[in-house]
Amino acid sequence: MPELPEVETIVRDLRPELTGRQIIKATLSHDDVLRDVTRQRLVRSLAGARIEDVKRRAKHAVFELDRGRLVIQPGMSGSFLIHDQDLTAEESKYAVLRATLDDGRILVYRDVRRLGTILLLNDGAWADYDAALGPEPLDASLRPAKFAARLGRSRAAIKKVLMDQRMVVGVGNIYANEALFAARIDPSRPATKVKPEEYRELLKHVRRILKAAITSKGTTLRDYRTGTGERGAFQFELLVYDRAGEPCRVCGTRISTTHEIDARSTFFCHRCQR
DNA sequence: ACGAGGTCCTGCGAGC
DNA sequence: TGCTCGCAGGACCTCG
Repeated sequence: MPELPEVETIVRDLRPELTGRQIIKATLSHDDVLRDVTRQRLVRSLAGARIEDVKRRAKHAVFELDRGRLVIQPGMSGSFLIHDQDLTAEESKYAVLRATLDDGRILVYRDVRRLGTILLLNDGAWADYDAALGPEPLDASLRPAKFAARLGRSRAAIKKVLMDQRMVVGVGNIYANEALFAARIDPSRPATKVKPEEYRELLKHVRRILKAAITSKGTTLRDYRTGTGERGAFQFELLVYDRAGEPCRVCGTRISTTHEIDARSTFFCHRCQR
């Protein structure tokens, strides 16, 4: 679920609530979301930690602590919410991580499918992790030529490459479909065959769409909620995603769908996108 | 070296 | 109604 706009929305909601707060106690309901950290170490490290800032990197929410970083990648169904009081049975069902704050509220990471991951990284480990991720698409220092050079090296389908977090971060299945439609590029085209001017257009539309989605607080298809529990609204602005068989907003041709690219659902207009 | 495909997990809707 | 199947916004791993 959460791609860049969704995680950005969550982080913007959480930051003012959490900055400066201290975690009194933390509990974890399932170990299978942990990566390179044991439950015992996570829980012990969080107890007493002060939250200095909350940031986003790629599709990760990064909680900067006075003792390292709690990094959560919400996967397909992860969400965050700050509760004022103890959780009801219903709210507890998918609560994976709970952190009780010094003001009595409880920060909860909820994840129905638990495909998300939780990491606890010191400065060195974070530097390595960060370095393995591609550039931020909204960072102005990512020039079109660099974008084209990075992606254009792969013979894989442009859609798969655009979603590869080592190439450029933050773009998932929804926004890859939307950006390729806007840039009029066939998602199955090998990235090596996409021309420099097309990469320029693609980057322009990736940026435009991600920014518009942030303005709309993300896309809620099912699980995604903002950091205050609201639904996003960008699902009403999607032009191709989940519109198989419906008319193209540009030319009226029926939108096509396939699973041939990386086994992910792809939506496109075979007339507009070449 | 790279691409294809399976894997992790639960819920939901479609179809029988 | 109740069951099975396929699919879901992500990313990792192994195999050939």
